[in-house]
Amino acid sequence: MDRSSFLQLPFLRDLNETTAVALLANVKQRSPRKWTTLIKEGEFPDFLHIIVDGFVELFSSHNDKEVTFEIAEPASPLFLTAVMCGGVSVYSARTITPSRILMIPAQDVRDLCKRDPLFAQTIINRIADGYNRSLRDIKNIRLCSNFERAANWILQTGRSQDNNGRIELKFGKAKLAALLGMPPETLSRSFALLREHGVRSFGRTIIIENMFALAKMCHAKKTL
Amino acid sequence: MDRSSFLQLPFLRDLNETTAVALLANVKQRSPRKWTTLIKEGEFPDFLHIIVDGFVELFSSHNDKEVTFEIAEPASPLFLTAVMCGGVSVYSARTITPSRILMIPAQDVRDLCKRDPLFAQTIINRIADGYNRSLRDIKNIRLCSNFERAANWILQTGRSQDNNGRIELKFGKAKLAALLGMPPETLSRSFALLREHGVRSFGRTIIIENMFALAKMCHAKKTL
DNA sequence: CGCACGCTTGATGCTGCTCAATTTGTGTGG
DNA sequence: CCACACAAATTGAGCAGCATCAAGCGTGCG
Repeated sequence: MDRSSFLQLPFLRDLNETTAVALLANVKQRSPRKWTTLIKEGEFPDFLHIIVDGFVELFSSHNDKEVTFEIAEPASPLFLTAVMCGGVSVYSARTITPSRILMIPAQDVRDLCKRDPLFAQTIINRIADGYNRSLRDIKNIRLCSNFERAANWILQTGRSQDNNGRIELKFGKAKLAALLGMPPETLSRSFALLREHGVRSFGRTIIIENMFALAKMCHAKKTL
Repeated sequence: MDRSSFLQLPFLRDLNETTAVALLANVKQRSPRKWTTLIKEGEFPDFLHIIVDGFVELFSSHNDKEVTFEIAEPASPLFLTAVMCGGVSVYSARTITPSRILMIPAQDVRDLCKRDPLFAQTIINRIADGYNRSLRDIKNIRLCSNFERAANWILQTGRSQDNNGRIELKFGKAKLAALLGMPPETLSRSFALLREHGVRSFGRTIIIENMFALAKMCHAKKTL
């Protein structure tokens, strides 16, 4: 994969070309295999990472327990706030699939941000996105039952991946459970209940037989 | 209160003087009484608000239930991300004490951010702070019991307000409960249990008789 | 004096976590 | 291609935390 195709990545695509080229001046690339830890919470990231391919779990540990904040997808920048503030990462990151990742020296990002107000705005937008997402997560945790969170996730994912109500999981159900903040057993039970609402799952494929009914059920309960 | 004293506020203090003066060019001021709603979630804030005096609850509602994200203190900027991204506020805001608030036109903030890289950096730092705080909250919700969250809040607040282990609540216990994400009854029960660990409370005063013991207890359980 | 509000305490039921036992699925080597 | 081993997913039983409903106090204010 070469420079020109990097410029197609959403994060870089939004920048004007000279900015993007400047960012890529000292870019490195790595292709970590599954279960590679990219960084541990409390460490300083030397590079802004951008996922080209694969999925990366962002999580935090305490007393042998883990909390999963997010499963980052291709095109997501990682450690953006830590890089921009010159601080440590507040989460650990590990690949949960084989991945390909761009690495841009932290100093380059900071320098460019200082010189290019448009880039600064892009960065602000990205950080704000993450912030808003985490606030939405808090609201979800507080107001929705496990079952409702699972139902909503399936509904929303089924809508965005518009394969006609068919979802292909990119990772195991256990990771989905972690993302939704519950143990695998509980997610499994939720799936069992959802079967009565027209949701079947075969391995990593989930099929929503009646999207409209599911939407109505979610709304009747509590949709955010 | 006049201009020169505004410049002492932490948010403005970090800026160089010309920047701060520019920000204050079109500043307005209001002094809402208790229980005034400043904005409702989904609305566009026309002004960046900065609390001079008083406390403001940031919350979100759904189906007659509320989630409190934060109780903002004097010097906190409100709606910063919405203003910078030109989007809507994702939370509602209401005063929970009589307050005094500065209002800076949103467009002024955006313009200045574009012209002044240092100001842009300050904004990034602020948004990142909020982001990190919300991630810490998620971790707390997921890993700590209600009792533990209450104990940790008292410990940390007792340390920062270093009145020698004496805490003066600026609002009722019910709001503290909301901030910690539990009903008032549960907070009350937590206080009852904490009495056995040397924490007394009289009205809005909380006294930690043995800070060290409390810290040890928190650590034995799970401190974040 | 009495009403309202904030806080506490008690009793009850539900949600969801934990532990444990199967069952299903997957990949490997004979 | 089958047999086996291992991991992933499901199902069941029991229990703890916590929300909810409801009642009892104390304090302040009209």
